[in-house]
Amino acid sequence: MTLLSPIDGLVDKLRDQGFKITHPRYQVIERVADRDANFTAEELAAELAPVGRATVYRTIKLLVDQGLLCRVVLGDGSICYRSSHLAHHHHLVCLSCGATEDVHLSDVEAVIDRVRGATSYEVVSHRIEVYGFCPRCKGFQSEADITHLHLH
Amino acid sequence: MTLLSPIDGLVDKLRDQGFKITHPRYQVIERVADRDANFTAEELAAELAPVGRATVYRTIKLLVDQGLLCRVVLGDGSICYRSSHLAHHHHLVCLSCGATEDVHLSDVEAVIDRVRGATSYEVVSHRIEVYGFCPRCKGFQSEADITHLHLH
DNA sequence: GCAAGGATGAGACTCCATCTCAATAAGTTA
DNA sequence: TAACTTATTGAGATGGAGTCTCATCCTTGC
Ligand SMILES: [Mn+2]
Ligand SMILES: [Mn+2]
Ligand SMILES: [Zn+2]
Ligand SMILES: [Zn+2]
Repeated sequence: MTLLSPIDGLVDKLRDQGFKITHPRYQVIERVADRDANFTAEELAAELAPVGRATVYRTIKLLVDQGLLCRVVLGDGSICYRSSHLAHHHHLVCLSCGATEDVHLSDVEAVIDRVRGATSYEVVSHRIEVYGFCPRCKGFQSEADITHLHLH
Repeated sequence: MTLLSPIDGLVDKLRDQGFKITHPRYQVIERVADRDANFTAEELAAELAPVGRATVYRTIKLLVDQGLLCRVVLGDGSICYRSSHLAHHHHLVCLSCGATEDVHLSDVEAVIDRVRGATSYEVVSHRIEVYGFCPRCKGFQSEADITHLHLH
């Protein structure tokens, strides 16, 4: 009897959509599926060494589209990724070390709906990142770190 | 009697902080202060032609720090700038053309406060961009545009 | 098996941003 | 005004992230 890994579902879903499950692609999925820490595309490419950089970038994009990964915008604007739990959520990001937690911002939908009612734009999505200092970095921030924050 | 332009306040503030008001720097401020449309660093550098690119980038950073400009993250992750009205606000960004409106998200602070109470992070800031299609782009979006949105 | 078409990857390339460092200009002091 | 101190400038190099090309390879369905 085969043990059904959480990856299998995704693999089937991809095949259904006409994507081929190649070895390099599978390696990327494997490495990424169960991570709890953030990682950059470049880090992942380095880890997966013999797999081509282009393939890693292409696969990350694919996995973001498929909802397995989500992009995180760090305080300095740089990008990293983390495995997604699929339900809509947002990010709490450490300005110092980049450590990230998923947060559910209750009632955000209500806030967004109010925008929807007040604008002529057709609102389809939003991005929220909450920034701060994680327990480990708390107390080490300098004045400068904080006074340089104009994120909106 | 001298007419007090809105730029003068900033110039004084900068001088107070020990920054020198050089000609190139002043030119950047002038070009940027009253804009209503978004612009990229590269566009600004091109417009200000003889002013060095490095100087334009440095000055933009300075003005973001000083609160005269704010960074906008477009749907594709690229960056542009717009003059800021200083009060805390967020952005409503067109996924198609990048047109941006400032929006005040009422009650966001309450939502953020709830995060503050529920995490061990020290929350200091946040970034919110609401994405959609502006009146002019509405109706032109393809399925693809929308299904590729995993912004959180 | 085989064929068809998607996927790969080395390397070139683009874009954005920052760095270096010698030359220059702003502000200060006398 | 002249000298002085120091921040600023800018040409060009450099770095980093991501994309593109295209000949070759692999997966899948038949
Ligand atoms: Mn996430
Ligand atoms: Mn703004
Ligand atoms: Zn941290
Ligand atoms: Zn638009």
